[in-house]
Amino acid sequence: MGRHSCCYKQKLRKGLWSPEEDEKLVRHITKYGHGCWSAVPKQAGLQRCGKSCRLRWINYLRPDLKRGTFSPQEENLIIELHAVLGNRWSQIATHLPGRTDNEIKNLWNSCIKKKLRQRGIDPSTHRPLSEVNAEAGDSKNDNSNKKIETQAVMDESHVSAGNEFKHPNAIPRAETANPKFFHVPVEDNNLIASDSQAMLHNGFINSNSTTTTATSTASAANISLPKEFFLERFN
DNA sequence: AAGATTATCAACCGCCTTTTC
DNA sequence: CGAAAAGGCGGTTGATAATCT
Repeated sequence: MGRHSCCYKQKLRKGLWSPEEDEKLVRHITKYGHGCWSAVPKQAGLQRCGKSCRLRWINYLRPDLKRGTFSPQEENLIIELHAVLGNRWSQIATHLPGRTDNEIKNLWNSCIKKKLRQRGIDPSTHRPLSEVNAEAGDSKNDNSNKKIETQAVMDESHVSAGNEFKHPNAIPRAETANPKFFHVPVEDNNLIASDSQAMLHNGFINSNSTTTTATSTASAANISLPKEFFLERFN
């Protein structure tokens, strides 16, 4: 249907929100809740469309927002989640309390992508750039785009409706003794203290394997996560 | 100091899905 | 059951700030 119908009806304000508009929206929602978003602007006395109000509330005015810079732990979690979920920002955001999908998306596009490339990792596939480039070169040489197409298809179906896990990073490594676990690379030994502990506590980290914990001193480590961890949390 | 370039992030756009009538 | 409305999402844009030359 394209553009929201409410935008046609009258000349509505666009662009940055003024403090007065914010105040009106906050006051209205704290008092009455948002209910039907398309009705909010009228009820709150705003010259905005409902979608705009919803976005402003979710991304900026909600009281439970954390704001501020992302911690290295949060960044690592985003990288791990992106490896599994791809660009499903809203799903990623559900695992970072107080963060919005928009915020995470912005961080990814402006910062994390760059960092991953600097580390030699392709941000879209989470594989070493050398491998990705080599494949691109191969496909150029044989004048065929089959590999790229295959990769694109895999990227499109990170999490399928079925039970199979299709993201390339989620495919268990051939050498993995226990195919029940997926390996997730952790950069710079910044493993997420709270998350890894929670995962350990919940049985998601295989503590008998070569898995690291937050206290590990290894310079690089892998944590092994069971398929159930992803399926339960990301479906 | 000033102009150019780059980085950041709030907000919009358009599409798809779900809900309502 | 189909159409319209509403909700939700990801991609993209544009304004502003920060940094570089």
